Amino acid sequence: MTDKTGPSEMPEANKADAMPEGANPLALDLQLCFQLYSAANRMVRLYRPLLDELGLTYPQYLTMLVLWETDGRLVGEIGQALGLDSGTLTPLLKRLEGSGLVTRVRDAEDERKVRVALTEVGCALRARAEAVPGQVACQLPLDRAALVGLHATLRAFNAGVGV
Amino acid sequence: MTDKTGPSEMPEANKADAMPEGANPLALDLQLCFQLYSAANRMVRLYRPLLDELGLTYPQYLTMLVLWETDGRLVGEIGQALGLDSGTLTPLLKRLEGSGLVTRVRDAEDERKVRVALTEVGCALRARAEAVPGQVACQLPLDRAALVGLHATLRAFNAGVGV
DNA sequence: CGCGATTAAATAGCGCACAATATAACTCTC
DNA sequence: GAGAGTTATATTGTGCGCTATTTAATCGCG
Repeated sequence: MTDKTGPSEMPEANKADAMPEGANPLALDLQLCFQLYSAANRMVRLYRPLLDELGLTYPQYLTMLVLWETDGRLVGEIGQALGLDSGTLTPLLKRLEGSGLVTRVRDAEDERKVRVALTEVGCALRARAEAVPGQVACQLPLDRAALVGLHATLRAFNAGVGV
Repeated sequence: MTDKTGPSEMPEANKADAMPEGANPLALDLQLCFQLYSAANRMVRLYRPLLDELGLTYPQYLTMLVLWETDGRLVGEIGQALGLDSGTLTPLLKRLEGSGLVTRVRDAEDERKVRVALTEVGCALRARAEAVPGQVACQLPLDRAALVGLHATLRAFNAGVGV
């Protein structure tokens, strides 16, 4: 069950390198970008049923993680943490506000800024959310060492890639 | 330049394990799901300027990879390759048709099926697309070994995760 | 003080991604 | 060969994620 996909079971080698005669450098399975795309989609699908019970979408959940970590952040600070801009966050935050999980108030000092704060309900939701990562983790097909390695590699990728 | 982000520079350990006193198990940076989400978003941003020149979006590019590999596939077959359903693919394929890159024709044998085939233009676009992966690869902040490892790990993840 | 430049957030519009549903074509059974 | 069930694609509606633009507040400089 660990290997059932590929047309090419050759050791992976892509990226401007010696490519066996007749091999396809554009083959879908060889593209890191596709594996990443597919993995991200699958991860969302794993979370969905659990987050449905909390009344959150996946990006809303990530936004709540940011606020549970440090409450009362500006829209721009949340955007920086998540790598999203106001065009994505503003409507998302309005939906969280509509769900009664956060409040959005203009900063008195600088009225350009909007500060987002958890409500009682939003704060309390955290207790239920704490069970989620564990429930996902036990469904992942990788062993602990692979997960730790994957996490570290992605973190380095995210830290190093331009913007 | 390889490590500039994290509040926690401890060796990563999450997932129902010994957590140091006072540490936050929901901390954003510790979540594999977030690193994956963020990496996938960043990868799209790396591809965007290159794909803009080809007149393709990222999912359209992946769809073209499928067709360049095997032309004349059914909608369902493309969906299976990419992990997408008809609700996503139908409008995407219509846009590719609108761009003159593919044709969509009902199968004469079984009129429920729609076969997607490359046009001359769509076929020719492949030559220009071949330069893309290399141009992305040289912008990635990981060395070759890390990229190969990441690719293999994600592939195992995608093969093993339930649906 | 006044006025251009910068900054923060909001808005508008496009294109995924998905769930739920609908439509139409095929198959199977009697 | 008629109706029930199945299959393949399309449609609808919600919520991102992005670009480009807009609005409004603040800053800087003469």
